[in-house]
Amino acid sequence: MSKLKLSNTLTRKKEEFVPINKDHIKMYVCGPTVYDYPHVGNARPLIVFDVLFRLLKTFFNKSKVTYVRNITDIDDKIIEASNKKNISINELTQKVTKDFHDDCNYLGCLQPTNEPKATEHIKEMIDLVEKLLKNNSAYISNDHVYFNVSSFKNYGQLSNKKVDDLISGARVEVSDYKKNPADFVLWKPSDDGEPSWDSPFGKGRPGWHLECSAMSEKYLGSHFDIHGGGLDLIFPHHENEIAQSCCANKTKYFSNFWLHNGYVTVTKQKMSKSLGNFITINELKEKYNGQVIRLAMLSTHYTQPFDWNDEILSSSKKILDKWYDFFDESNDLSLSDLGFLLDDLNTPQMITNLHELYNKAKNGDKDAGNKLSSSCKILGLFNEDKKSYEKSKKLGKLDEDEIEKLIIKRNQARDQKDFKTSDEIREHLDQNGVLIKDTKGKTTWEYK
RNA sequence: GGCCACGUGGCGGAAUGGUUACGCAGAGGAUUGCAAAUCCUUGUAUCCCAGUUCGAUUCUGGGCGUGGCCUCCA
Repeated sequence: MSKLKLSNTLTRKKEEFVPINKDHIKMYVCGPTVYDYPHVGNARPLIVFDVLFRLLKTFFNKSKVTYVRNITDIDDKIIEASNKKNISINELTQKVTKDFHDDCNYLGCLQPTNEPKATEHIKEMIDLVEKLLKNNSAYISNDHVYFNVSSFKNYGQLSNKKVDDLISGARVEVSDYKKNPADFVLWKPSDDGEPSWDSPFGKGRPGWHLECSAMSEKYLGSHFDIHGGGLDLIFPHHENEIAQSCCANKTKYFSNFWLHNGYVTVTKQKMSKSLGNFITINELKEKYNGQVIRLAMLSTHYTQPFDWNDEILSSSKKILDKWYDFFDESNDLSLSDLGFLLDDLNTPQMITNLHELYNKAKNGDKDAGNKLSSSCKILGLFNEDKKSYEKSKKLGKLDEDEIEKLIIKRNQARDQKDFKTSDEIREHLDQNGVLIKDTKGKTTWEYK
């Protein structure tokens, strides 16, 4: 059997993926902080790790893969946003969580096995802090609990940083309460009106990195196979997760593989909230089927930057339109369709292969057609049938009766050689997103 | 300042020590009342300079350029 290889940030190498237990593969991916509409940059890890999830399920076995993706519903940003928008935190997080789920759905992502919320795991976080305090990896100072970075000798391994460099860089938050500037908060007191929970270290709320350590342990145990997320989470978030988990459990290993997707960029610059150069996933729904976004993103290798532009989208749309001629309901994923995905999710090459299959299928090769369809499915494409796909393109354009009427009118004009009228009608339809095709004496149409 | 990634045609994009895939766009043709769709044909690229080699886009070194992380970020 072929091997699965993945790029591991921890070793900075492409390595063969060997699960800890081949009967139970465990993957954790950092989910959203629900304070605002997800943007296109957020879509990338959703799509990338969704493909990995599908791949693992096919390569190993459907039932043997557990995929956990958290929802961060308590965080300073959430408090800020709720104040700014003047709505309660609950209202905000519920609304954004719903938006997020709609977006996942739109992008054709499978549901993770578990989707734990931070606020529902405060007890686990408190337990974790207590363990860290007991192990001398944490200390209390001025009502805060800090993680003691010097207690973890591997600190910096993932991000390839030296603690000394961090300090001399002086870009860490300086605080008199910290023993070491690189130490970070595990628990902090809340001001009046801010959400808080009782704990042995006082009323307050968890620090940023704690939840992922607590929730991954609860659902996957202290040692699991894959941890994923965006490139920007490597430091400090993932570095701190490793430190917390390894020190709390006195373990050597946390996640064996660390996978990080590249950024979505806009004119080569990282798409981000702070730069303001972002597009929300939601605003794409008017214009594109979610599969178009998916195909576009998968046309670049997941470790590379993906530069967002209209050309890729329109190109992806055309490709998908063509491929959909070979949509087949009955196809299921199979090992033989994995192909280039096994080589570190080489989706661009996989897509090239699909172009070849398409060309063969078009010339009457039925096997190629079936294979095209099943291969699309493992990429998470073809998640709706042809009819539904075509319908999704309508998006507020002319309705069918009206189109049929205009076509009849046009053909009457053509019969009378009144080409001026017929061309006007065609033009009118075209401007309203309807494409006319006169093939074999018959007129057909489709939404553009 | 420390660390990291990347540089292939108009765009996207793999791959490879030996004529640079493939898709989109473009051009020409067939077809069409005109189009569309389809079919056929087709132009265009490995950042620069050294080194290794019979041969480098690929390996090594240097340079230039772009972007990122080091603070919240997917």
